[in-house]
Amino acid sequence: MIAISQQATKRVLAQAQQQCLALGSKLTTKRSQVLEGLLVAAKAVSAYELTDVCRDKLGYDLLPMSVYRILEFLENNQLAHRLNTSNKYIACSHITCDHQHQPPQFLICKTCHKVEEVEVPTPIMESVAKATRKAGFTLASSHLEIECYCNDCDAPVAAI
Amino acid sequence: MIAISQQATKRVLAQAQQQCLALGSKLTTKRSQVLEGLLVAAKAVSAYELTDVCRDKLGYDLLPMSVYRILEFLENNQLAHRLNTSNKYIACSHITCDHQHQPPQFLICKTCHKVEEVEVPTPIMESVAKATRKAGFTLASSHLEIECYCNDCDAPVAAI
DNA sequence: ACTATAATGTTATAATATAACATTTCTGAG
DNA sequence: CTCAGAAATGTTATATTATAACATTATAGT
Repeated sequence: MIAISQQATKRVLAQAQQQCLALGSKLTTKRSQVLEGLLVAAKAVSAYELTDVCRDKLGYDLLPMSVYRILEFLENNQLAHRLNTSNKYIACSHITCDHQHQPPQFLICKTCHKVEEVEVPTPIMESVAKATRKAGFTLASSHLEIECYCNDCDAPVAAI
Repeated sequence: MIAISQQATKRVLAQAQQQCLALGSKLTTKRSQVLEGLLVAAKAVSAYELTDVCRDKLGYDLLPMSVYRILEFLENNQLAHRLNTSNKYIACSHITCDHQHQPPQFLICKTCHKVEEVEVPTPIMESVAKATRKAGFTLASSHLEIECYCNDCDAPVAAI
């Protein structure tokens, strides 16, 4: 979730193109614009904030309704994630990787909304899954959102 | 999160009263009504749904604005929890316990919104906290929301 | 070129949440 | 007791997030 160079952006978008094709779908112009907006934002943004970023920073004219639709598409194609905890969206940080990943876990700064996409060690997630089954539930996904403070935003004294 | 008898409700409300006093605040009539609504709902509900429950099942006349305010109060007094994942609220399932609890983890059924408040073993949460620190973040709380399917709502085939 | 499907445009509205200020109720000092 | 300040609640307006429903345009396969 760091600011990204224009060159790097192009590379990610090209890779995203490929990834879509592999999944039998297409990264159209508009979809590419929304993904570019997410990359430029470089943090978790709401659909409406993303609309603003696309307009103000990139000159793309998109309506929120379209942005929502396209975000859903990007999610289905593993190019973006929806953070349920904050009703915001981020670009997947693994678009340019060529290997498969574990379901992501997100460290989300409550203050600045910076997001780090990490992989919690598998054995830990196994334990969580086990505790879940014991309680009579089945994990819907191992996508986990963890509320944090990043090192740039000092944790309030009250925080644990 | 199981339907609760009238008698049990009274007992919980009385205990909540005490708990508030201990924290230097008061469980007023309205606040008690909202908490009773949560207990009667017996699942995660939105503030507006809770307003309906209070009116339709209990005959209490509350405006959504008041419900929001009171939910915030209940949260601060550890009588209710806000589930960020679904923008819904539940009564704390430990009101009648007399011992201190770990920060809660929630198993949330994506289908029926039933919620189980569990305690993930401390060592596991320790590991999560450690992974967090390693990534340069500080856990804001160990309150964790885990999306599941409960045994009554079969998981879709697609789910892991 | 024609048709089915996919994508996008457009308008309206639902659902969730907060701001701002008025009024009422409670509480404690005198 | 009473009245001033604080706490709680009432009230209205509006911000924010999200979806529904249907129209139009673009694309791809025959």
